[in-house]
Amino acid sequence: MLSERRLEVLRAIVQDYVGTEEPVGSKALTERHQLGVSPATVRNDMAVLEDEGFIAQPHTSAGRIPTDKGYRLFVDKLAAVKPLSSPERRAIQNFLDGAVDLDDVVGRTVRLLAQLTRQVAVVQYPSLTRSTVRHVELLALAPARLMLVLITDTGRVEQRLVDCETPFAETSLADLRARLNSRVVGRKFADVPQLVQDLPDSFEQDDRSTVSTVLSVLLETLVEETEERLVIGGTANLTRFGHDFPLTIRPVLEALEEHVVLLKLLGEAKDSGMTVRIGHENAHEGLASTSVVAVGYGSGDEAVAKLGVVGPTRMDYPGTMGAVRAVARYVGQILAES
Amino acid sequence: MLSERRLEVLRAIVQDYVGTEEPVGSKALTERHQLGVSPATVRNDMAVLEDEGFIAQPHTSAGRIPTDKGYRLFVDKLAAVKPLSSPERRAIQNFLDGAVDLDDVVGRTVRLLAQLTRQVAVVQYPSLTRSTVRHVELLALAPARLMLVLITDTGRVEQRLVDCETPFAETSLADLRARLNSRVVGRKFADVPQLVQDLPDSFEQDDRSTVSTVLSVLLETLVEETEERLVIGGTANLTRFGHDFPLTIRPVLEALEEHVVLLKLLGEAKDSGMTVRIGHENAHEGLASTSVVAVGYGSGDEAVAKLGVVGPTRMDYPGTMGAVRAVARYVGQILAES
DNA sequence: GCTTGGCACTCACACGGGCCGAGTGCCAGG
DNA sequence: CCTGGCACTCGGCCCGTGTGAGTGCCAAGC
Repeated sequence: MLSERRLEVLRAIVQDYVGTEEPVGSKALTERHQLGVSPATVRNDMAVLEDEGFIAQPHTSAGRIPTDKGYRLFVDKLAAVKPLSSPERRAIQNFLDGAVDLDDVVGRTVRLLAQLTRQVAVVQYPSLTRSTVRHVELLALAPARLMLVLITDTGRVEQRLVDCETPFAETSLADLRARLNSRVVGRKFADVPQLVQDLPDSFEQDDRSTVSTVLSVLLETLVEETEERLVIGGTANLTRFGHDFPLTIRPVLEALEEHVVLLKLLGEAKDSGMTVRIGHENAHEGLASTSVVAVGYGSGDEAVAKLGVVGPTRMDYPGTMGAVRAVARYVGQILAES
Repeated sequence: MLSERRLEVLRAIVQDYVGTEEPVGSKALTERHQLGVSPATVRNDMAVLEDEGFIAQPHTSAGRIPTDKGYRLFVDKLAAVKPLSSPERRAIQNFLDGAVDLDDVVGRTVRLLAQLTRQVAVVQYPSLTRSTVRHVELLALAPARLMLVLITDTGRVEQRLVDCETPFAETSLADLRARLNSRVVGRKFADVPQLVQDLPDSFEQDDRSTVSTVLSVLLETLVEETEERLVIGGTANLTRFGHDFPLTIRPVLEALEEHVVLLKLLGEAKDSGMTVRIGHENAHEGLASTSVVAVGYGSGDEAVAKLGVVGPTRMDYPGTMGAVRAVARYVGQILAES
């Protein structure tokens, strides 16, 4: 176990390195922090911290930088989430109010988060399966062609074309619409398959095949949409990373383009509370030099989706975590109101 | 006016420079192209081309690189749009088929375009105002709260909440829905304001205020949505630019994040035919070292939106233009079918 | 008058040596 | 266990040199 002072030294190293982006030496540390000991002592502590794998030297006779393990310890034990200042809070609220629809909310959120953290922001659309059905609509576009529209309580709207083999009378359509809605409105989308299972049986023989077609499209949509959508912003902030970055930035941009990867990453985050993945803790190797701070958000207690930021492992964790958490809360409020 | 051979020299310079990314000298030119003259002659031609501003030297005793003006001449006079190979065509078709809805079409298109051109792809959603109304739906979510859903012939769906002051009977709602649709279905969204102008007058006094509310939300949506949505992909390709790019890539990423700027850029492109904007021809200064190749696409003859790519001025214009045109055509087909 | 080979000139860039200084590890004394 | 002192290491910077691609110009040739 590391002594109190050694932890203090680690904290100081992390803070300085995050601030200056340069390896930090023993002398500079004692000058900028009241550790109460001499550089020589700090050197000894550093040697121990290096043995334990919390810090490393880029090369001999350079200062130390934290390792992933060092950041991990910092985040777990040494850092408190930094609450936002009240002007910041007001700014968030002002920025998010005035969104006209879900796309707008998500778009504003991603820009806000990118601006606040000065990093890359990632916002997932509210998950269909975790949302509640507000309404299901069926529209006849042509005699044998319907449009199925799903509306969630978070304001998300999904639509699909349904091509039927046979035309469908308007009265039957109204009937189906009514019965469908009475079964599913107010329920979770996840429960819908079960709720509509026996629906075709209650229809006349003639309509049964069409009803089945509609339902199969409905179920397909739910399955497909487990591959959720997400929006990314603030990629220009990547250029603020080290100066070495042709090699650094490329794999990150590539990883960000693969939404599947990102969704998996967000999916691994805990539903409640904040999840921080540091460097190599991220499965994807393009993100080995980045950290991901993610948190769930939702209109009520349950999370309907995740949002977060991707930044260099050398980031201001307390500040970033504070911003992410605050934004998630406000977005939840906005969704609950709409 | 430049002689035939000098144009040929310019073409050779552009081609070589695009290929090698390095300033091209007189000797290398004669070796790689059958110009039928000696390096000395080419040098003289180059001196003329430089006087006229078509090429420039990065520094004394280096080869020449084309200027924006040089690329402009190349694109206008010297380059033929390169048609895609048939495997490429098939790949496009395979990739775009199987899209389930408009979001999916747009998403696939942007990825396809980025992959094909190895540059940054930009795809605008079909414009509301330029599309045709397929259906307008009104749903009662709560006694005094409606949802307005607009569906275009391109498959785009927009929805808005409408909060009314007074509850609205289901029969009146059905009535409004029917009258609204009978007026606007099959018409351009741009004409909708005019078409519904006198609609409130034909309703009972009690319902008039609600009808007005609904219509005002409808009109607002049309106005707001002239700020169209767009999707960007392939930003990782930016890293393939020169090796100097911390400074190059940053402003480009920033410009790309400002959708308003991009929309303006696309808006300046001609509706039909292809538009190529080279380097400083782009109003935005962050894009001064990039070229934009854009083209309109649509389900019929008229363009409903634009798509294109953003890349370094040093790009393969014939190939890029070919890819952009081909993709636009296929997307048009897909939209027409859905 | 255009084209060509020859020639001197110009730089960007790569290479290598030397200096500097931040930072370390170790050690002996408090 | 802390501290000051000391020798050592090594990356980064400056600078002089050499090299080669490429140019501009000129005089001769077709």
